[in-house]
Amino acid sequence: MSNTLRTMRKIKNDTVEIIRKAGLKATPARLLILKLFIESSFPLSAELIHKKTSKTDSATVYRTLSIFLSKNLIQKIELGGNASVYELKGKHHHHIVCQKCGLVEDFTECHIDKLQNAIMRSSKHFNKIKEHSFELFGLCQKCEK
Amino acid sequence: MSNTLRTMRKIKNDTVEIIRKAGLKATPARLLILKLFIESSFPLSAELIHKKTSKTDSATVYRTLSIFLSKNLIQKIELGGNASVYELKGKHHHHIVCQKCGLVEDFTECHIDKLQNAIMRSSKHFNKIKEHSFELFGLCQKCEK
DNA sequence: TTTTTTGCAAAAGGTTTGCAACACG
DNA sequence: CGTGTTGCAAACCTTTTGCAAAAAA
Repeated sequence: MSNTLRTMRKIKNDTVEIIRKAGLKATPARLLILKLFIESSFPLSAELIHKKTSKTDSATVYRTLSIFLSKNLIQKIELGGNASVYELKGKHHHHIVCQKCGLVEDFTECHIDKLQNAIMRSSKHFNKIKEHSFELFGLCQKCEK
Repeated sequence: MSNTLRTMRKIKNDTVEIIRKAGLKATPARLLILKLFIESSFPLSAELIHKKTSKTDSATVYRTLSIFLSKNLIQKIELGGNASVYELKGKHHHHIVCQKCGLVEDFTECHIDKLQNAIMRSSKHFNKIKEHSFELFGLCQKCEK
């Protein structure tokens, strides 16, 4: 058995298990969308997912994203354009986005713990924070030239 | 002359001057919208601005926001909902948003300079960043109870 | 008067929803 | 087989655009 084939089977099994564990039925659309997330190195828009799963209606794409979101399988990111993007919920990280070509790079440093203490100390209305968004924007080396 | 009246005249004069300085004609709609921003303690949505300026068409609201944006008078913030919000461009700051009631509080600490160095050092594709977004979310003291 | 700006109406883009048919377990 | 899921079509919400009328300088 080739390694590629073995990997494909593994992802298939994994996605079925992940989706069942979330209390959902393992339908082809959901398996495919989850697989896209697992195999992607960058956040995906609803539109891109719809294109890559052409048999799947876009309403189903949105419904699936909404369900995955509520089951905490993925997270939504607002990168400033019109449409939102989504990615697997994994280790905590943020993004640097190229303002010209859209290239997305991850980074992990955000020192939120230290910051949080300082900010909470001077806050009038808040005692603790539950989430944060932190995105950087610039030009990548290619687009900078 | 009452202080209130004096303040009103001052804001009027200021807005006219600010808008003219930006190379724009000082129309009633623009003066009013700029005044709303100056007097507001929180970021405003296009919808709210439209409500507060009922005589002004909402297309004009959007066009005005777009022009103010391009003249660097205001900035756009994506707080995660469907619609964007806007605020005067002033000293650098960020927001803590209550996930229940929408209360917005400002804060200034973000230590972006230190962070930027560390992040750029480990970045594959970027040499410097031009902008960043940083928003915190939680429950305010009232909604926490 | 000349150039901008506005209102109106329509369209565009992204996302949500109702409902009947379908398919997973 | 029963309930959860899908496709389809329509609606929705925010934002954008074309155009002729109105207003600023």
